[in-house]
Amino acid sequence: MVECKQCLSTSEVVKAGFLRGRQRFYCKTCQLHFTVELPAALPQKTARQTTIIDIAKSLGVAPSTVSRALNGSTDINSLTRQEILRVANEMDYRPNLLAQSLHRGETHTIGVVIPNIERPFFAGVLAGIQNVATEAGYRVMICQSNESHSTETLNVQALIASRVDGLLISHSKETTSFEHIRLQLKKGLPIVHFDRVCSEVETAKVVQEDFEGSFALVEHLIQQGCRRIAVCAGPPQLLISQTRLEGYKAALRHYGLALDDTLIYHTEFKQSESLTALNHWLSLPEPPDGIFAVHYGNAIELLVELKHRKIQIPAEIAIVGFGDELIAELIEPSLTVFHLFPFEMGETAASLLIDNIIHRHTFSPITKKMRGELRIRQSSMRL
Amino acid sequence: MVECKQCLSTSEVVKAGFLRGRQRFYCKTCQLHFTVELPAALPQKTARQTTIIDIAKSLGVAPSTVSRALNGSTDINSLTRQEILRVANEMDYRPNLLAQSLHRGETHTIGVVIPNIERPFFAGVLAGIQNVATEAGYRVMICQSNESHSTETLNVQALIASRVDGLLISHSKETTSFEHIRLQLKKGLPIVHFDRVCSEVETAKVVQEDFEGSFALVEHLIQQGCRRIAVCAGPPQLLISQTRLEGYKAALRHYGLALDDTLIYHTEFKQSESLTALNHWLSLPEPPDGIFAVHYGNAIELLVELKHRKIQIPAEIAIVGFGDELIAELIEPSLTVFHLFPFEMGETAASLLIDNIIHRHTFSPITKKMRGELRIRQSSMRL
DNA sequence: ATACCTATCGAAAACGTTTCCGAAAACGCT
DNA sequence: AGCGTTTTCGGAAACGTTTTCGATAGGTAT
Repeated sequence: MVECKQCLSTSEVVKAGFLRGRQRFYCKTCQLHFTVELPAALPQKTARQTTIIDIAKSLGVAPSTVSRALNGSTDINSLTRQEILRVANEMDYRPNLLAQSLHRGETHTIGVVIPNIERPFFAGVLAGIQNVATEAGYRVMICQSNESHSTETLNVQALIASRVDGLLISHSKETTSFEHIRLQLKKGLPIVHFDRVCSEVETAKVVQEDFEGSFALVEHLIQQGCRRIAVCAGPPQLLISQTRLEGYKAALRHYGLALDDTLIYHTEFKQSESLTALNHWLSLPEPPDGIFAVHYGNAIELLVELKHRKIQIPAEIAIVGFGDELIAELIEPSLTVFHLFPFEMGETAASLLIDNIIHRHTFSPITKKMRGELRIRQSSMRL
Repeated sequence: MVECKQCLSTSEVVKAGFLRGRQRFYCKTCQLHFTVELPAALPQKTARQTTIIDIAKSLGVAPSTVSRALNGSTDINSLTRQEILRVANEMDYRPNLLAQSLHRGETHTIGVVIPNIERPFFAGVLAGIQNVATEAGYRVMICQSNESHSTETLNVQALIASRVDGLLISHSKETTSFEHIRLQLKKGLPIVHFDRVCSEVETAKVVQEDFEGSFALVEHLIQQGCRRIAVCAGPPQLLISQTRLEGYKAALRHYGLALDDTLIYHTEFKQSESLTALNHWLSLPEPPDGIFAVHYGNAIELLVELKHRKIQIPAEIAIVGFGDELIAELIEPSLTVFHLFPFEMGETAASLLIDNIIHRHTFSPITKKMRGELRIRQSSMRL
């Protein structure tokens, strides 16, 4: 009935169960188990990218020779190389970066985690990152945390799974635990924080002049005659929120103004929160005569609402904000801001990281501070 | 002097040149060439991510068993699996996606090529893409062409080298040849065009209501009493520019207005070009009483400049634009626009692509058109 | 010729997975 | 016991590179 694969006899072959749907046999003389193969489904060739092996076969040389030709090794005859390069070009050969990376143990890719790609600030940072990364031969993989801690952790894990050579991260506003960062740091992954940094982990960092900018804005309000300055602060758990609030307090202290807790309102970077803040402030026995919004979006929102309520800006209430976009200049009255340079921040962070990747051993976790710029516009010019 | 590696005799060994810096020998009896090995530099263990092999060794099982445990195969004892999962978790195992992808022949990554990540429209599209991609278990790799054709070609090649499973692309304004796309399409790579599409290649496409939107905007201007409507058109080589211009012309024709070539001005999406256009129009014997800006940025620029010159909007000149952002609503007068939905466009394009990837065989190159919305604001309300 | 040397190539291992195939042990039934 | 069956595991190949090592053919000096 059935031939043994070894001795080709049929007499000593017995059935021996099923294996993955196929009848299994046992030859008693050979003591050999075997199954009969299914009629092979035809190979179903789908179009592939051409490989080094394809080139090697088509020229009758070894794959190693092709590799040498493509990588500019000297261990190869120049005629052979020419021929190989010609064929490679002809077949539109593109090296498989997966195989290269797997072999080399490095991907030449950096991972970026940001809260939201749609915020112009982060889009600007991304552009800066891409700029220096591309220049240095690195690719960029971007993830959004959507301001969620768990998503941020998943993002980091996904980037680790892709074996990025380094990580650039700006934390979500929810993030108060940094174990996911510390874990990778311990494994030796180069990490650079930017903008929304933390003090709990020893990484290189790129920050804004959060303290100085807030101080300058509030100082400016005071110099314009404001005496009761409210602050629309950010999420209290974010370090940059805290630092900016510190700048606010320091300016008040420096100019001998009292600190009034009823003038401090914390938001979560959400829509229409600032309106609640405004209602609160206007209901006070002594309403503010100046508002400092830690987040640019809140400043615009407040400005629009003040206009809507026919409150004179800056005569009755002056307003200033942190961060800048085209709209701040075009809205009426135009908004006084502490201008940031997101593109440059991205560039700085990326070059720090790439430095960190290349000089893995001799690297110290420095902190760089980006320069900002006080841009005085109509919303605060009372004099 | 030197022992032969095989016969261990020294008498018949002679020098035989140098090989990569090392002295080479030849044993005449054995007919064997060999070199003496250098004192091996110590292994320099740098921290690595844990692999399946690490887990296998620490438990004394085969790598294949670990793989089965991690992938939920039934071919494994549940106690073994538990133990393996425990150790994997303990060692913070993350599968190496490079190795997985190399083996599977697919990366679960889609490549995106856009002109510029800082343009809010594209940032919105990206967010939409990321949204459905993440949902479907795909990663996203983003490249910017910076409006350059050669960079765009390099971008595509880089993504191909990374072996993305599919490609989403919105062309640079320079791109008039599509060989780089056709080449990959011929290799069987799923490709979806969005926004700045082309008609030269047979791919699935997602487009805006370029014709309908332009028609609606111009129709609206006409209904508001405008009779000489200028158009600030885009780069003439872009298909969407052409389509929008067609919409403009069609509306004029439909309402019996003459087409005047002096009222058509082509820009390249650059700063202050629109001012040149404005100067040109205002110097005409019969200046326009309405302006349609194909690109949103130009509309804002023109609006600001008109205000600056104390020209009444919309009384003297009404103005409308294509595309929308927060600023259009907040600027004074607020700008009438044909509102687009970039996020939804990104979602649509991504799900089309992923469909294309999964059902590679049964896929037809359909074109989807995103709905837009005419939003009438002050800049055009003359009645 | 002989001794030594260089230039150029191929074979094979390695990177970390998955999967195919089969072996061995355990199990269930007469 | 004896036979057929199932469960569970290990070995090895494969994905596409790069790199190490060594072999060979053909030099160039003596």
